[in-house]
Amino acid sequence: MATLKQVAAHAEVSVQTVSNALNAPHRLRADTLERVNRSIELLNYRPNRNARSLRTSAVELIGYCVPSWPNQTHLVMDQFLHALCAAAERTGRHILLFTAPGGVDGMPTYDDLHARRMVDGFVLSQTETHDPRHGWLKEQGIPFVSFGRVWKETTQPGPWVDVDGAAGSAMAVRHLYESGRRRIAFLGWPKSSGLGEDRVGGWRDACKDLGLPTTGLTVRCREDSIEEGARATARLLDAGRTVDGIVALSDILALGALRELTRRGLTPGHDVGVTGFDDSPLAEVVSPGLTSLRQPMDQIAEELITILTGSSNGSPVERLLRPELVIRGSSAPG
Amino acid sequence: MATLKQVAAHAEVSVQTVSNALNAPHRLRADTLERVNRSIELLNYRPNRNARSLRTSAVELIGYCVPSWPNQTHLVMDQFLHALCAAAERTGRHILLFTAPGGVDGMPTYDDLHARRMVDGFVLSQTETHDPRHGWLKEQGIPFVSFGRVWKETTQPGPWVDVDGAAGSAMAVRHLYESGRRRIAFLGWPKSSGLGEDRVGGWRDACKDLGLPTTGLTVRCREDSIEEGARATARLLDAGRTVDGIVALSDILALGALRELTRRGLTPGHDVGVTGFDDSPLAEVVSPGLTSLRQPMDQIAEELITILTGSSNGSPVERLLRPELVIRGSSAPG
DNA sequence: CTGAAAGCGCTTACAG
DNA sequence: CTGAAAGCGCTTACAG
Repeated sequence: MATLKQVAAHAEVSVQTVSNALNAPHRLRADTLERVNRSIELLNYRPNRNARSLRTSAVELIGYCVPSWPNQTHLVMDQFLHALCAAAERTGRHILLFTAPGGVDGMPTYDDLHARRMVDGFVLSQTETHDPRHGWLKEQGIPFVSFGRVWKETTQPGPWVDVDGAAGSAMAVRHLYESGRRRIAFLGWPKSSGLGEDRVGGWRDACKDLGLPTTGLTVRCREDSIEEGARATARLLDAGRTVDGIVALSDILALGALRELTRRGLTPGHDVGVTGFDDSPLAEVVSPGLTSLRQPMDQIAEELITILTGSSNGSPVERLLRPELVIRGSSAPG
Repeated sequence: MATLKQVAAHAEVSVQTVSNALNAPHRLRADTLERVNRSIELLNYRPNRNARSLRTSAVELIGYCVPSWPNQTHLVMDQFLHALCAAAERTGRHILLFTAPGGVDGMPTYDDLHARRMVDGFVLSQTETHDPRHGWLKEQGIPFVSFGRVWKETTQPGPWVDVDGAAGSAMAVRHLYESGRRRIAFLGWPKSSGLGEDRVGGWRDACKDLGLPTTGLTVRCREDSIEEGARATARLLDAGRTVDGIVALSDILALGALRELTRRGLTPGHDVGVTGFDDSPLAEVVSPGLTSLRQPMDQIAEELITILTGSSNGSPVERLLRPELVIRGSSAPG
């Protein structure tokens, strides 16, 4: 492996001239620059990142804790990671993956990675209600940005990027309304979920705006499974009232709705319009395809990296992005 | 941030005694060690990893290229990443994520990361037929290990860990046989897929061993979707012959089989036993639950890290692991 | 515009 | 068992 010194010797300049050629090329005379660049090329020189990091005390690495998977089926995590990686690379950075216990118990791991200078900062996700990580990191002065707000907190400890779940639900409602649906139900989660309350709120507001009924049209599922989605749908239909639209809080619940409708001889998309959330790989692969709200992953990732690596001059940055409605057969005009 | 020097001053020893306390504690007298450790604790000292890496030229970081997701729905990637991370951490290492173009076009990216000393080596996955990456990395002398063999190659360029797909299919066949099934079909992929041929081979061999028929019982699906799985199942059933068991090459195809069976008024598990592959989150979440072959992720990750970081003394290491049959309702005794 | 010097925070022989 | 010295490969002021 060639070093700066060897390149310098080959180009007959000093080491810092080579360093400047790399980091501040405008400081060199054109002919010197070209000569140095030729030597770099010829010797196939690549700067040693560890030496650089030691000197500058910046590693250009961003820590991300891989969620432990038994917790929750995170069907879009690979999309998120890919987008995050790509966004980081556009700024010359990379993602360092690590595992840590949940909640505040994981904080020593974060602290350690930062103290050893293995990462410059962190991207958080899987934010929970009253998530303690944000406050802790802020207190330690460790740079971070969160994908997801800290729910049920009036002031957010740090910068975040999130997707507007309420706006998403409202988009789904309006879409179903436009295809003629007038009794649109909501399949949700327990009230303890901040994300769940955000999404159900959007559904309720949109229905009221459009003069649609909401009473008796919400079912809260205990867990995020196809089975629960089907059961909830059955409960709705058994209540005797007509339902011609279902906005589900997740693709998984929506899949349950599709199954129950089919089982009863109803045609999803024709008799009842159904929408899901997150546009997971499943949405495309079922039949009829599931209309779903796509999280703008590339934009999310871009914003996260920009905020984390940008000059944090002043107050925390907060970015609420709109999801995109991807229309498929499950909500075809009735 | 405290440095070695400060700890040394505090403990009234030299810096290399502190270094030894950390890296070769047996060299210190017990009382010196304790004194040094107290200072380390007190000053909350954490060694700077970049300084260490510069000196030892080992970064304790393993590169993994995040697959670009439109390619293939990789439903168990988060499980894999979590297991890989955990295994790496058990040896004091971490995973560095990056993106790269597919095939040989991505090789400069690998080379660059290694040349800049940002990673010590790579874990590869998503191996393809005649995958050029293995040969390239080996030629450059860049350490790597592959999750997945290079298909249709007589000699493997480097070390690998893989799951025995043939054995998996055979396990599924025998399981269905034991619950009374006698006409067991296989839903597969095109012949161009090495992984597909591995799995269909295991099905064929097991059927022959058990004296079961195989002719007319294989359907090759063009893509890995629920729709294709359902269509293939329809073709099988329309052929007029009885089918009482279906071994599907993937969970997605198996889901298609379940749907088509249900559509025809057949009860999966009761009338026809169905199995999938990979035990993705879906398997647990559908109803009836899908019997599937779980890849032993923790063991896979452990072996990958051991091979990559171990002394590669001599010939490439090859490890073929058995999947585990997770039995659920879709294959309940008929 | 270019170069001699110092130093980032460690570890590795080696001498005592 | 402990310490003085050298050096890993860069970058950062600073002088010329």
